[in-house]
Amino acid sequence: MNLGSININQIRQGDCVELLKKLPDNSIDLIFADPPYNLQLNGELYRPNQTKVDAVTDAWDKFDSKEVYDIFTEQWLKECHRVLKPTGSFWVIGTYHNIFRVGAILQNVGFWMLNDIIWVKPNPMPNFKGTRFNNAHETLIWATKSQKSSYTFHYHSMKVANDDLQMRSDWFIPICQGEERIKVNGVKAHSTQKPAELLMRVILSTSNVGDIVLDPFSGSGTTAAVAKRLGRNFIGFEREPFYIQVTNDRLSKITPIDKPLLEYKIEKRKPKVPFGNLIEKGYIKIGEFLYSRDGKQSAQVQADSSLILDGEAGSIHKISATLLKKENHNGWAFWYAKRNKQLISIDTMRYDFEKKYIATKATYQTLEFENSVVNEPEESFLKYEDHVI
Amino acid sequence: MNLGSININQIRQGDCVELLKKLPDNSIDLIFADPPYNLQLNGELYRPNQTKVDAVTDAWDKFDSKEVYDIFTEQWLKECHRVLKPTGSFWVIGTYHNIFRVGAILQNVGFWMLNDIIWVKPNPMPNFKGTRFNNAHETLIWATKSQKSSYTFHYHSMKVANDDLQMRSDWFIPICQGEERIKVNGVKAHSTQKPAELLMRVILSTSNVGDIVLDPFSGSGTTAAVAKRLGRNFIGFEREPFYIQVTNDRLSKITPIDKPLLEYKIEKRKPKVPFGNLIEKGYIKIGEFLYSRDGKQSAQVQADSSLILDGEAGSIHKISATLLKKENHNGWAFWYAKRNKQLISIDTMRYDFEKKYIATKATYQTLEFENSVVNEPEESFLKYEDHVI
DNA sequence: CCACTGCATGAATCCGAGG
DNA sequence: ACCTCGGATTCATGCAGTG
Repeated sequence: MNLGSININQIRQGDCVELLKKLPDNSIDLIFADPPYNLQLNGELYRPNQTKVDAVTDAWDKFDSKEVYDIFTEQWLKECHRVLKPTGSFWVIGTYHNIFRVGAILQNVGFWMLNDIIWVKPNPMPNFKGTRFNNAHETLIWATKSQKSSYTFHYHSMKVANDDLQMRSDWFIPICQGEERIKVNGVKAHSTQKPAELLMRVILSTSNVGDIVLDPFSGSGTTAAVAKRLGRNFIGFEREPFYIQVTNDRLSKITPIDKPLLEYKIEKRKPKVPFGNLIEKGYIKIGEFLYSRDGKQSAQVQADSSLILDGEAGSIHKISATLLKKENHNGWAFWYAKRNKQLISIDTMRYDFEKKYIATKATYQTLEFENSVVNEPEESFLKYEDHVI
Repeated sequence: MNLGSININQIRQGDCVELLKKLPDNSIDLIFADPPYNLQLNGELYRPNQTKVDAVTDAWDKFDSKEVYDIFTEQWLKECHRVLKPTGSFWVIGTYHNIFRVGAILQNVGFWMLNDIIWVKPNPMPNFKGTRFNNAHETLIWATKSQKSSYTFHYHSMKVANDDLQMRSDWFIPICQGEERIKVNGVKAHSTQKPAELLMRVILSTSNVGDIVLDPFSGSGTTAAVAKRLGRNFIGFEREPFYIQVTNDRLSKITPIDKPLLEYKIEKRKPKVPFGNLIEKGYIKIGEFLYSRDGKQSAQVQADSSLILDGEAGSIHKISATLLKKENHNGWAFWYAKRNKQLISIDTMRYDFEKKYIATKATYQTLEFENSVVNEPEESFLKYEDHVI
């Protein structure tokens, strides 16, 4: 399997810009980039106008290192932007030394930022001289190809992972050390090996099984390793043969997790019960009136599941929007039915209905979730029994 | 008191770039800048309960394009750079919408970044639509005028404030709400009032009593208010007369904290006990031998506090450097004394000595919290009692 | 005075499938 | 690409009101 002349699920040796140029437009689902902070002038550099910079005689003389770094950054960011699918996600990580330049240039190149994420390190290296605040974090940027891009974001999975609270922009992840830290002959193989946990969260949140994940600065191969483990395809670019060898050793020991375990079950919830269904089942009675929360407005339920207000017929959404003088509105959040002299939200009623009569074994374990109906409706509609007009 | 045509301890109405130009070169000790973020909000946003989010729609946050924003940013940053003293500190705050551009430009203008600081909000506004990670932080940048600048940093005070651990680059501070949030006729006076706690930390860590603190985007006046409270002088620039009025009301209610309470006592610790002092007090005995960590090397203590090794006399530092074949070395980290057949670092012995017998009531005054209680020295020199050769 | 509930609100680049 | 329209979506905190 390959993209152009680049094989999939391999780490390719070479200069990242040159290799990026071999990839077709709009071919990559997810890019994770951990660019060097200190630029080494090994490759060739081009100015934004495509004139070549002589790295030795020109760049060092006429540009300061900041400008050379900007040119380099723009080159690889432009290529990443080109190869990213319109629905793809782009991630980059850095520290204050480079992330502001990278962030500004990626905006200039057309990327649209969705979040900056702070990787908070519980165990950073201290500031030994006591001259600054202990630099205890790194910054990631998550961006799409353009402002209008639609993108993959497994919101509910992230929320479940965070104990049912939405995942925040601050991620507490220890630095890579101990067992996880790859060593060759007792010395660490790579100076900036990223923790797998960080890549897990990036890849799980913004890509799907089978996607192609590219890391243009592959390094110790954490991106490839995690991608493989999570059932994604990967492409890595790396200049140093030694790091490629380290990565290949690493990859050889990884078995992908079984596909069924990788499914985003929590995201695939059934569509909720439509309004008409509540009428069919007798939860809502044809002819009864629904009320606004304050009870001051009402509309009558028709046999075709529409509401009638002042002679105008429409969906629960449409009529609520009319009353609120808005373009659109979610009727489920607007209408209440009168039960036992109390107003009960039709959304609550629907939730109750779902809970009782639809199989809700929508847990991690059950793969049969999709269509299984476990309980026949046996109870009568006791709670809403008096739904007579 | 004034700087050029700008009065000190006043908020001045007008455009910040024009007003900055009135300030002399190298005249400001600390700048805290909270520029417009250039949020680019589209429609209206509703919470799930259908209430409308009161967004930042102020005219001052609107820019025609990011190019216009960049030009504006470069203008005020250049002026800030000019007016900052060579020993001064520059701070700026922003979110992912603008901070990368600001950060890159401030580097271009010549500032030298020391840290980026993450203001982590325990209570941010959620992401209501479940479309992104909850943006739960803002970013501050701390920079000096140039790479070679010396600067004020109250490292020890920050450390004490952080329970004797180095202050980190992630600051957990709640957003400004409740009592602290200034309201006029029941509505918030300013859409982006910063918490005083944030400014306290900035001002306490990187300025001194009597310094001049400038906020070119004064807004609700938090910088001026905290500066006044902490015994600093302030200058504020603000375009909107309404905000100036709010600030003046605010300032009128603030009394500076008493000077003695503001002193950086923890920074002014006595110089550590010199080696000779340990000899005088009998901790180290004249004539005994000190040893390298592995015990393989040793030198003898002389009456004049020097060590003798192979006939050569020198300080603990000099002799350790000789042994390590280095130009300089910290002898405190090299030498061990034999006590109870164990080797004990002379630095540990010194630390113990300091802790017990030097009055260190110079604890950190946290301004808002109780003074920590200092225990009187009660134990005797039991631990090193047997320091006989 | 305390306990509890309900409600308001904060720098927000905040929908997406299907026609 | 544009338009329509169904319907999915929130956390911590402070304060007012009530019992």
